[in-house]
Amino acid sequence: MPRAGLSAAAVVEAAVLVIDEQGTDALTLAAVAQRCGVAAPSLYKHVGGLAELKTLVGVRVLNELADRFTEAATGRSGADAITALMHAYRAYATAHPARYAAMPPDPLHQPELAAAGLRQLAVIQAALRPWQLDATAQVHAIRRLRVMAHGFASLESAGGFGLPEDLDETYRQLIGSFLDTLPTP
Amino acid sequence: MPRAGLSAAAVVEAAVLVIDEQGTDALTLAAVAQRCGVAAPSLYKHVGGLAELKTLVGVRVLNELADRFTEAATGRSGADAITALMHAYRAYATAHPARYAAMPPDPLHQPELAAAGLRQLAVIQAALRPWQLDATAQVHAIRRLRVMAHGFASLESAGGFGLPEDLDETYRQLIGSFLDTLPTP
DNA sequence: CGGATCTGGCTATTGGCATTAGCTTTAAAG
DNA sequence: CTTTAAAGCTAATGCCAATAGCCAGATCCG
Repeated sequence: MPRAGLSAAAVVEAAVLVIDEQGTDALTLAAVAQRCGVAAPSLYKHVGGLAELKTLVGVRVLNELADRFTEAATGRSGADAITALMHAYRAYATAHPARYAAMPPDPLHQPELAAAGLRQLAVIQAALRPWQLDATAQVHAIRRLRVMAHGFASLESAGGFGLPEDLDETYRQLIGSFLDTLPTP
Repeated sequence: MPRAGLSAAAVVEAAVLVIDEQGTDALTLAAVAQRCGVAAPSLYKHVGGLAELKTLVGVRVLNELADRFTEAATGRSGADAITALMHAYRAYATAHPARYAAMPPDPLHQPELAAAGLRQLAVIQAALRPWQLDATAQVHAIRRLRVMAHGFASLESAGGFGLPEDLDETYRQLIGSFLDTLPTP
């Protein structure tokens, strides 16, 4: 019986691949174990259980998106930066629809997810800085961005847009309607 | 062994109650059967299985929202009607968060759900009529409304908004940013 | 080098679930 | 009053998560 040489990170990696290939609902310890070449109970040596594995996947996904955010925002500012962030969000969701669906909607409420959530938040706050919004206005602005990005991405990745009209154009209009409400910086 | 006098509609009703009380993930044939006072296999006499039950719940929820829509839109027109529709959407999602989560995101793609989806669509199209948008512009406008309503409602009902700032104000801003992009009718 | 110990695997088991098969009784239809 | 279709039941199968307890590989310390 040779050792498989697993680790928590390796289990999470396998879980992400299972999600990518078979959808969020197919994330099962049995499927992950099979992919790792191991019996299902062995996973408990690295991961607390299915619930914990799901949170770890959530952390992983949140961090991946935060990475895309920082990459998109570097070297840009103002409306340019906001637009790039919105496109990075959509691009991630379309590139990995199932992974996107596994992203926890309320990261700041769970301690394990908060750090990853705050990484995203920091990038957005930096992009909004040129407008010098007061605290309240900033909260509303970030919420509106989040609503538009999440609403569009979740509908698109769930196949919710049926008609052939150009989706890029719809997204452009959404971003434009947001930027139009900001005072000229 | 007295008869329980079930029917497909009664089973769906029980399923909706289970969802309301214990969340979407708790929708299980065992739970529904218990609430109906019946053994689990008996449900198959009324419903094809768990998958079909979920579709039926989807139809039910789509129709409930369509009812709210028509009620909200009657007697209103223009920006007033749009605002009322958006508030009806949000009100339904906050009143029944779990039920909202059970609403299929792509009703027009599945024949069983299409009729209910089209009911909603018709109300929105009627509300947009005063602006006399051409076909393409109307598609983009409806998509944007849907994105904002669904994005906001899904985040709110999932507890995704952490801060104490007024959510009504955020929603107002979203609706306003939409209306501002329409030509004055 | 050699034993003690820890760690990462395993098998076996339990309990919950969906689903199918086949039986029985109720209730309606003739 | 008989016949029959529908609505319930129990029993059984198979998949899954989770726990318990065993065993071997790796590591650590003398």
